[in-house]
Amino acid sequence: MGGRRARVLELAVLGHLAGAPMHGYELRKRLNSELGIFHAFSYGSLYPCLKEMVREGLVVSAHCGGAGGRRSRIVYRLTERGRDRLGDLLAESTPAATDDECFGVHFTLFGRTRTEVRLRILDGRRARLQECLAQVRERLADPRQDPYTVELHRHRAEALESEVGWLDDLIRRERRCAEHASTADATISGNAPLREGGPPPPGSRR
Amino acid sequence: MGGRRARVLELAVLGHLAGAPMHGYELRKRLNSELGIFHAFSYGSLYPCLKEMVREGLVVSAHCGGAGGRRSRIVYRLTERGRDRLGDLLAESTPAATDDECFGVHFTLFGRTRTEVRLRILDGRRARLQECLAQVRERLADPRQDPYTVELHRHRAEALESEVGWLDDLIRRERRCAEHASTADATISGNAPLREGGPPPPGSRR
DNA sequence: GTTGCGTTATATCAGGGCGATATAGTCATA
DNA sequence: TATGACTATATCGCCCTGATATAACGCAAC
Repeated sequence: MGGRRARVLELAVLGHLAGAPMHGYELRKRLNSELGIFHAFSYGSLYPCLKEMVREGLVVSAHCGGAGGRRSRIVYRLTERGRDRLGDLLAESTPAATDDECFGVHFTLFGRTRTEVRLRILDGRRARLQECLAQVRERLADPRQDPYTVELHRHRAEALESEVGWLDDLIRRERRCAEHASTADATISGNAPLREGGPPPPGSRR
Repeated sequence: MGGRRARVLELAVLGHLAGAPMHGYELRKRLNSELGIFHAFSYGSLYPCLKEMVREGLVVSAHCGGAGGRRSRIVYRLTERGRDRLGDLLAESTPAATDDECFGVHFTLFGRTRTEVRLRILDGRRARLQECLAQVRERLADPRQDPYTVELHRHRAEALESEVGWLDDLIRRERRCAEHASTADATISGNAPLREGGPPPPGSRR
């Protein structure tokens, strides 16, 4: 449980349970749906993680004998301590949020964070990608590589550039929102740069 | 060693040693440089893999006492059996080549394959991505998701579309090359759709 | 009505990869 | 001659994945 990855799973679980109590199977489904595409957390890590979290007092479990014919489940609910931990993890969250998976988890929880935290994570991710990009470009410059490898790197560079651009847009929006909130009184809906329900703003890339 | 991932590492090692004999450290550097960006095979899997391959008779090791001041290394060289195995792995290579990592390894070895094999792998990869894309779009259509999650999926969809486009270009080139080779006598440089040294063709995406 | 199958739901385990660490020789530089 | 940086091999613990077991339920077929 002490691993780096486990922390991310813990964060994801806390984040989901903050919305509503849930049982393991449901939790896993949502996790897959949000993050996974192809590659999500497996039961082999989820169930042990939940048990550990019970042991730590972050969540409490309740056997829920199946009302209405369903089989019995174990429903997990966040404790006060768990809610505190979630707050802490969301507030720190600098060094962890660099790699793909961690970033994804943090990003899906942006709705629960403040602008300052979001900007920190977005900046960190951007720096990381730029680092990757520098490496790829360096390799592209190397003349003695076979053409397929070069083509692979060329495409990777494009993908990285595209994601950097995406991050730039997001960062710009977050900053604009931050300024807005500090200079003038925040309007009712003026606090979140991304709003519920509506289509993505037209200014976004492509 | 029997795992799926190990097979990929084996393939990568075979592919590199087919070019020239090498020691573990150098092998790892090249592996990182070609695939990794951030996230390559670790020594913890490479060295055991090499030992296993010696046991299987795919490679032979030779202690190379450091001439010219360098410390002694263990240089690995491909055997006939190893070369056969490489040929087999390159020829099969349908179901393995779908996920990111496997695809990367196979792609960097395209220079050693025939057009038919390349097309099979590219098509497989494309199908896989399209499957992902369908899932992402399905989730995008779901109205009760928070805006940040939607934004994440939107970007993922873009990235997937972009990669599909890239694959389409590659597939088109490979097909053109295949037709060319079958209808007319292949010219000296007409056999490979991607040529040594030159800049990427202008028609490529973006 | 019972057979079989797909889904929901929890649990566990073997196998293996990753990151860390140990060891040690070489080289620069200060 | 110490210090750090790089080359080079090796091993180990942690934990994650994928597979499998178990079981209860719904539903369709026949």
